[in-house]
This record gives sequence, structure tokens and C-alpha cells, in this order.
Amino acid sequence: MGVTIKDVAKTANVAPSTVSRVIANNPRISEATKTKVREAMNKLGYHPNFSARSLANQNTQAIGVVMPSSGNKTFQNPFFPEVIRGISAKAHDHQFALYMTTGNSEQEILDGVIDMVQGRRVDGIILLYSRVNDQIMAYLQESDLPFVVIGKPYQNVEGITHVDNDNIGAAKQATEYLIQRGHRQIGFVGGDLDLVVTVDRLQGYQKAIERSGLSYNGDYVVHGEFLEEGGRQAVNQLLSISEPPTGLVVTDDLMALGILNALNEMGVDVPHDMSVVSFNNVMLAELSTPSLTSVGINIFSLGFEAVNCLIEKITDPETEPKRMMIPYEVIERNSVHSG
Amino acid sequence: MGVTIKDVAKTANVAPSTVSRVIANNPRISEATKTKVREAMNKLGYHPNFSARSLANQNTQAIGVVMPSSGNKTFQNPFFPEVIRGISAKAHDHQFALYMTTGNSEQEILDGVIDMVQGRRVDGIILLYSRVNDQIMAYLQESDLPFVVIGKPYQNVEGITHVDNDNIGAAKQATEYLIQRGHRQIGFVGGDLDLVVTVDRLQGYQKAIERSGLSYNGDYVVHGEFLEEGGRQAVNQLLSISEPPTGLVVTDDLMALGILNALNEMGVDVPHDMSVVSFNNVMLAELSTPSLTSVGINIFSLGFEAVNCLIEKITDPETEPKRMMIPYEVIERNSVHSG
DNA sequence: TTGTAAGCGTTATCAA
DNA sequence: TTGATAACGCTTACAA
Repeated sequence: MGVTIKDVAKTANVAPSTVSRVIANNPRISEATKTKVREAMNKLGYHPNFSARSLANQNTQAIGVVMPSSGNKTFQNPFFPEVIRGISAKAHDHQFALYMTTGNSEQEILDGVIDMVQGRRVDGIILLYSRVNDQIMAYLQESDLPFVVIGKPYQNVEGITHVDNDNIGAAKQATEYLIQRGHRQIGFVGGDLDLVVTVDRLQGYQKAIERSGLSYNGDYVVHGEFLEEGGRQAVNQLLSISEPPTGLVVTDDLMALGILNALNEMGVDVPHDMSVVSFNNVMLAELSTPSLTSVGINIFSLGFEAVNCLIEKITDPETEPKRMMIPYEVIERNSVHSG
Repeated sequence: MGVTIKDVAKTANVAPSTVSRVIANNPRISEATKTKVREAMNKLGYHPNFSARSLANQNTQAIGVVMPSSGNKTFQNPFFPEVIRGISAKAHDHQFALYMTTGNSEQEILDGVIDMVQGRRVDGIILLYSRVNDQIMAYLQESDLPFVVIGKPYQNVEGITHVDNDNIGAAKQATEYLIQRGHRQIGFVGGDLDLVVTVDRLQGYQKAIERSGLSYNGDYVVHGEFLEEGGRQAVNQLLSISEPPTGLVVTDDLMALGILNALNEMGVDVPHDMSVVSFNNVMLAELSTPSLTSVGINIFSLGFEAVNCLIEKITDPETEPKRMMIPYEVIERNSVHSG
């Protein structure tokens, strides 16, 4: 059906191997034959067959992208389209395509990952999240395939190449941002504690509280999901404290949105009665009412650099594991009030 | 390196072809040898090599997913993660993986598509959007690879299998929803007019206006992007009319969010001073302040059914082109006020 | 029911 | 600088 390398060889009056070399732009082929062969390729509309090529040279020019389980709420976070945008950008530069499997449970995803690894469907893998005790990360570690994690691995931090923000520092700074503006009762609303990023941000919050001479109070810390219900519960819980917080550090813009909504319903004005700082600085942070002061973590760069690291490992498997830190910065908007 | 079918054959004392038949679960193999072979596979940790398999049987078990250019704002829309969730769900059921190329321009994307089509990297393609005069759609039509469009094709509607909502009807209903609640001056804020969905929704709006005996007024119709700036401009424009609208039909939740934001800044209360109905009913619609009355279009189903149609075409290339309509419904929330 | 062997479209090794 | 030819790992007639 399709036009093959043999057809091109025939019309160009050369051997198939020559055509192959022209495709690879092998310098040991004369310019004359190169142009001759290229003309034949154009004339016949030749395109190399990927499967054949992969089979012969043991590489696929594809990167596997592992997302969290699609049953999971995490999946809905605008974080993902944006990392993927970063990933695609760099991948595209290097002529890599993206390959995704998903599943409704961690087991299904693991099966998919095993298939792509053992089936040699990809040259490397990017894990888009980091969980506590993650089976998939465990599997990847014992496989020989290059992989990179976006986020901080829970274990073996030195042994796994990863791209991350200094989330402890970022959360510390976000909290200090509120402290500097006069807040003394500061709440923390975090996402899933299974995610390393949540753990880190909580730690940064604690650090800031303690370093500022304020005393850490567990009642000020709640965890939930970013759905409407979750936001409302978190807010209810925090406002029922005898000395309720005047400022909130929320680990995710989406959660912050839910909280803004809940506060609004309860007649609590943001930022006047309650200040909010959140994380990620996704586009939504700009579109909400009021717009959100948020810690920008350069999501695009996280993806972009992850591919960079991965391609390095694919090209040279001896590359030492490394950590890459992406800078963050507080983006000031209208959800924080001094006082 | 990897363990191959031959290794399994050797340890199970059978021919490679027998192993292959066991993998395919060929009924002409005795249960005895099947178990024998399976034991060998487990013992050796065998996994079929995808490239080899694809090369031999001319199928890849992969579906190509074409997103809009990542330079495009459209890319940021939560619509995409959600369609992809639907796509993955069905694809996963049928053991298909997803394959994505992206690019910064339409040309780059086209190149990627050509590669995956001609290079036989996928068994079929799903186009996640429908534009006026789209090169990619044109290319797919002349290729012999099965493909399905999510949205209504601009041309050759009868000849291209697609999954869509009745966007004209949906917009008509959304507009009537406002009319029934007493609104007489109704504005329309639409996205990119290159997208067929925008054109359709505008048409539905016009229909509703005309059928209700109101007169259509071009001043009430504006187009923009869903960024903050876009929302503000749209609002400014609409409020400067001598008889400004009291209700707005906005073609996208994200745009509506921008508009909510702009209105809030200008001190216009939603829903009291301005009612808003938007489209898509993404999670955000629930999280905004006020929450948005939005036309739910079952994004998940759009993706899910698209894969269904695609697999049908892949399995039987003679399948007639068909259109599949996904139902919509107005989800009432707090952005509309009667009067 | 199972084995033999050719072929899928490339790349890579070895000669020429 | 180019050409034969053997892999790559699997599937599938055709034989047995």
C-alpha cells in the first residue's frame, strides 16, 4: 500500500540502503545521489514507516507522559494542560512525539506504563506528579528506561532526576507575605496530603509561622479538594475557630477559587475581611473575582525542562541523576489586604 | 536485551508461531500448550514489542489526537482536558493508547499530522476542534486514514464523521432562557469566529432573537478572547450602547469568567444588574462568584463517542460517515436574574 | 494442533 | 561512495 524505501530506491536507481542513508543524511553519500534520491522521494510522496524504523534502530522518538488517574480530581487542574504545553514545546523541537496512557485507577495506569516500557513504545517517560509511596515511580526505578519526575520524589531524591520548584521556600514566602502585611492568624488550606507538593508547602507554611514568632496551631490547617463542597467545608471549619484567621495560604488556585466562592456566599469580603494567597498562578488566578495573588511556579518551564533532562538521559544513559529547580515568584493581585 | 517471542518459545518447547498464537488467544491452540506458554511468558517476564507487532500486522493500537495550536489561547480551555478524559476512557477500554503532536502554528501541527498518518504511527485520528477552512481537516479528508471530528465540519458535513452538540439549538435555548426571564436587550459575546462552534452559537442567538419578535442589533454582538483584557473590552463596548443589554449570552465559561471579573470591577452586579448565561459547564462554572448558569454540553461524552465512532471506522473502513449528536442542557446557577 | 518460513519496512554491517 | 544482506521481533500463510 504505502510507498516504501524500495520503491524510492527503484525510481532513483540506487540500493535501498542508499536511500536509508540519505534519510539519515549520512555524509558519506554524494550530493548528487542525495538530490537524486530526494527527488524520487518527493515524486513518490515517500514517508518513512515509524514501526519499521523503531524496530530496526531501537528507538521510537516518542516520550511517554504519565498523568494522574483520570478518576482523580487532580486531572482537572489547569496545571496539566500547561505542563503539557511546555513538554510539547521542547519535545517538538527535538522531533519527539508524546504518548499517553491513562486509566481510572493507579493499577490501570501502572499497567499502561508497563506496556509502554516493556513494549518499547517510548524512549523515556515523564511522570507529571509525585506521590507518597507511588507504585509507578517504584516500577520506573527498577526499569532501565530513562524517566524524569515533575515534582520532588518522595524517596531517593538524590537518585531520581526531577524538575521541581522549591515548594518549601515558596510556601514560606507566601506565608511571610501575609505576615508582613500584618496578619497574625493565618490558615493553611492544602490539597491531598499524598502529594509531595502538599507536604512541602505545608512545611514551608510551618517554617514561616515558627520563624516569625507566631505559634503553630493545628486548627488553622485543613485539607480538602478543590470542588465547591471542599471549599465550603474548609471555610466553615476555619471560621468556626474562636480566633478565626484573617489570611489564608491555599495550595492551589483552583482550591482558592472554591474558597472565594464559599466566602462570598457567607458574606465575607475578600480581601477586606479575609486575605488569600494561592499557588500556581494559572490563568484563572487572573480571571477570578477578586483576582488572586498567587505564587507563580512557571509551569510551562517545568514541562520544558523536564523534556530537556529526559532527552539528555536518552541520548546519554550514563548521565548522572540531577535535580533542576525552577524559580517561583509571588504575583501580586487583589486578594490580599494589609492589616 | 528484551526477552522476545523466541525466548519464550524455547523455554516452552514450542515454535515462535505458537507463542504468537497464544498471545492472540487463537482458539486452535490446545489449552495445555496455552498454559505452558503462558507460564513461560510469566517466568521470563515477556512483553510483546509494539514496533514489531505494528510492522507485522499493520496496526498500531494508537489513536492520534490533534489539538489546536499551543500558541493559541484555545489550548488553555478546560474543555480539552475534559474531552481527553472522555477519549482516554473509551480508548483505554479498547486497548488503544493516545498519541499527540502539537506545534506552535497550524503548519507545524499539519506536519506532525502528516508524519503520523504517512508514517503509520496511528490507526486513526480525532480532531478536537473544527475551524473554517482548516488545512488539517482538508489533508485528513484526502488521506485514507479513518478520522473523526469533534464539532461540526465547516464543509462536507455529510461526508465526515463527527460528534457534536446541536449548538444552534443550544444557543437558541440559552437566549430564550433570558428572554423568558424578561430580558429584552440581550448581548452576545463570542469567541473566535473562525471556529465553527462560534458561528453556530451566534446563529442560534440570532434565531432566538428574531423568533421572539425582538429585533437583532449588531451592536449587541461582540467577539473577543477569554483573557481578562478581552472580557473588559467586550464589557466596555456593550455598556457604552445607549440601551445597554441586561443579559448576556457568552459562548464559553472562561470568557464569562473574564466578563464577570470586568463587570465586578465596574461595579455592575451579577445577576442583579446583568444576567449571564454561558456555555460548556466546565468545573469553573461552579466555582466562580457568582456561579454560572451554563449550557452543559457533556464534553466527556463528546470525547467518548468520538472514539467509539473512530474505532468503528478502524474496524470496518466501509462504515458510512455519520453524525452523532450529544445532548445539552441548561444548568441553572446564580448568574441570571429575572426581570 | 503445531511447526516452517516468508514477509512487514527499516537500519547497519560488511564488502566492493 | 555505494550495494548486498542480515538483523529487528512479530504475524500468518502454508505444511505437516
